[in-house]
Amino acid sequence: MQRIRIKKLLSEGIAGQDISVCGWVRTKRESKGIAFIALNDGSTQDTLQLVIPETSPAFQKLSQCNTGAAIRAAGVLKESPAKGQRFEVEVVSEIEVFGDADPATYPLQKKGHTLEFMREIGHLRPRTNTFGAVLRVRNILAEAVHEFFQDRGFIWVHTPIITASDCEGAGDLFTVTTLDLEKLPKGNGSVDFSQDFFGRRAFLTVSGQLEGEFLAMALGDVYTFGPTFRAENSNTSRHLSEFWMIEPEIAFANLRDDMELAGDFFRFLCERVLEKCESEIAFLEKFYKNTSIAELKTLSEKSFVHISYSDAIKELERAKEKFEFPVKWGLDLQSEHERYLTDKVYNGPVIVTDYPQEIKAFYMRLNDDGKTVAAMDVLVPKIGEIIGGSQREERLDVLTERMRESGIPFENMAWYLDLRRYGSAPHAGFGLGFERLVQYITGMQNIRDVIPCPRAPQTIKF
RNA sequence: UCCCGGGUAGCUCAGCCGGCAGAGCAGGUGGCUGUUAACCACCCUGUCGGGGGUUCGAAUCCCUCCCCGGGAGCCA
Repeated sequence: MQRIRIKKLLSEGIAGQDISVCGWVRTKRESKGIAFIALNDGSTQDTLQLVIPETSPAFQKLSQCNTGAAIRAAGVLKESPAKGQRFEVEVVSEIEVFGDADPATYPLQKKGHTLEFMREIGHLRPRTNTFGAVLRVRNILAEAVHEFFQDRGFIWVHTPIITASDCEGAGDLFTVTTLDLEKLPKGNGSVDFSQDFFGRRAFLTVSGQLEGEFLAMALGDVYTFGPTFRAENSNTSRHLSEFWMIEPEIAFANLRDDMELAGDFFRFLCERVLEKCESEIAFLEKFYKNTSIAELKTLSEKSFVHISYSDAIKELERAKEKFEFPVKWGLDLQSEHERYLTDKVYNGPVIVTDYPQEIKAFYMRLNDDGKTVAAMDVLVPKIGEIIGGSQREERLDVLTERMRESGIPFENMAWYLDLRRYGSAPHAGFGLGFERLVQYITGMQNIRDVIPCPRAPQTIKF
């Protein structure tokens, strides 16, 4: 008999049918003459209740069916006479035990475990309710990202993971090399990368944006969705050294269009999660209380509030709150300032736009005031920046001037300037940190808990 | 990288003004004809993070190193 996934069984099953299910035992409850097993196969948040009467040959196998054991069970699907589940399976024939799990040593027992403890057993934590929920939400979000852009005619482009451009200014880079680290070739005291694999120094990408721009200048609307690497020594609950980023780039568009896209995108993603992950969110709501179906519903319907940087500064100056860092036009917003805006003033996501040019990247389009640039940051409660974007500077003379001011070396940027030389057009885009999105939607407080194998300083075990 | 707070049983934690190492959960055994992180009874569990020092005596005080968490910076 073919195995059926529990998700399918619970939604499409018909009472009376013979079925075969495979999965891992979550809990076992034994009474005189009858036993119950809660079985999970990862396809859904819900467990399937197996009922094993004393008369079943399977009853003899119960001693091996401890929490964590992998089993197959065959029986009859029935409407459950008890509360807690609609269906259950009465196991009339044998249970096959693929692999048992010694309860004396198996770390996951039927009790609550802290997230900190689960981080130490990275290979087993996907078997918990919490990680099952988070990883299924992550999957639905990834699918929804493609659905959103594909439906709007965006082309998914694959920008390189290994790159030579080191001038984007977004944090420290990992070097990629095949040189013998024991005896590095030296020239003028420093390493001679001309002898390296690519003939020059290469890095892991920190952003696909610059490549995304030239693809948008040919294909119109594009997006990337891939891994990104930052070698910053960041030890926080919202930074990873390896994370996934989504970067749409849209041609013939300005900051307004960019903001609208970001808002539509975000709302769509919330909508899909509500539609497809209700039991996952309900579980996370019940156990962690940092997300809720009601909150996601609000997010899926509400437009982002937006405020200019200058107005945000005025708002902060008016605040009764005492800030540790100074509030002054020209200074960057600190975490405490962002949190004040999202948590206290607006109680939800906020887009801050038009920052002073000095505190933003060289490629952002200079506004007519000559002081600010067409930048936007989407800030959300608790996490802070989840999206960073801008309209790009498409005017050759303005761009070269800003590069000069920012000390960007021209030699490796010829191709980037070419885009402004030939058929230049207004364009804009943004970057969304995928794990921060998953974090926000699921309410997980630490970003290391929304990716199977977190990479961070001193952290690469699993 | 900086600032705080931690590290004691498999897990979560109490014990910390020095004096015999504790609880809850998990696990084991037995009981119970339908349980829902079942219930009841009994039982088991220790490199008190590592190293050094003070002391008659250190989980407890001091130094040092390691690890974890929270916050900050950098950013998505």
